[in-house]
Amino acid sequence: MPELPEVETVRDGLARHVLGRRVEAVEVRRDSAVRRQAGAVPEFAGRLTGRTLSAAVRRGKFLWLLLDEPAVDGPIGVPGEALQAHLGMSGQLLVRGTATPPVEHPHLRARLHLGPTADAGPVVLDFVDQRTFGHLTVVDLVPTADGAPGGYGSAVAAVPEPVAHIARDLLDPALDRAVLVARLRARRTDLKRALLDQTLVSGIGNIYADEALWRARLHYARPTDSLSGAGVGAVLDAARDVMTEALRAGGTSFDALYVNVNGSSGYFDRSLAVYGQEGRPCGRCGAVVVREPFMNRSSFRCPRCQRRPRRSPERRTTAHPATRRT
DNA sequence: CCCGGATCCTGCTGGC
DNA sequence: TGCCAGCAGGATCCGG
Repeated sequence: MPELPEVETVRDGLARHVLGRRVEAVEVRRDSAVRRQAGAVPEFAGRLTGRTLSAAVRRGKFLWLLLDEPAVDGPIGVPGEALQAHLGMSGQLLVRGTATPPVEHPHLRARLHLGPTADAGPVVLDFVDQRTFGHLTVVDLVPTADGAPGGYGSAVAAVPEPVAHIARDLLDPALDRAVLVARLRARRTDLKRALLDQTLVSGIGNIYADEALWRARLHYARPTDSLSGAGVGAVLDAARDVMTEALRAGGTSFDALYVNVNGSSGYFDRSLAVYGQEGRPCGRCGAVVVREPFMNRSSFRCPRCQRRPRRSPERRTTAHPATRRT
């Protein structure tokens, strides 16, 4: 499942293979692939055709390609537009030269025909997505609230409008760690739920959440407001470290659903400590890793290293109307 | 505003 | 051998 390291691997591949290319033609093979697009397929293709891809940018699991040469008579003062992609659970972006006939993948959802660069011939960029949770959209950019670059891969201080509410990720130099720690501790919820909340900190999915919790020796149901600042810092460091290591290894791959932009799978999954390791010994203490349902998903943990907290988060009672501010 | 559960979707797997 | 329930889990929507 693509999380931050996998999406970054894709972003890097796109940066090396599609920038400076003009979109010559757009094929949408399945309309729902652009379901987030106002104006549906015609607007998607219309806003994309003829544009040049100028940067590949990522924030958390969101990915976008900046579009040069804005549409004629576009609104003044708008920072620009982007082709935004989210890979969902199973999305892939595959780049292929045109020397050989394009592969008609059964889960091909959209195909962009991209023109040549000074150095290389035209290519085809395929969006393939078996489980169809991913999508593509052409969107307007909005300025970042803090004036810092919108994400990794470009100095432009703007993000796609649908990404504006997504928090910065743990590898973002502009992330305000102190604010993040304070916000996380102010939550009244389970720690893993907070780690998965993309509006709090982005890029972490089910796999790296479990790995980070194991490294920090914390239980997924640990109440966020029972953690010290140091404890929160430790689990955030663990998440940052495990994602950095996965990135170095080329991203995690499961069941061949994820491959990088050139079609080669990552191999970091061999290094996972707990995720998918039910019944196998904890690499630290030897206790048998367990799988438990949590948030309608699976959570994997070591029952000895990651003890269940004594109390669950106290349920927040509805605020009294008299104390509620508008 | 904050929280948490339901929902979307497809294909594979395992039990009977 | 065939059928079907269960499972995988991103983001978003909506009720409380």
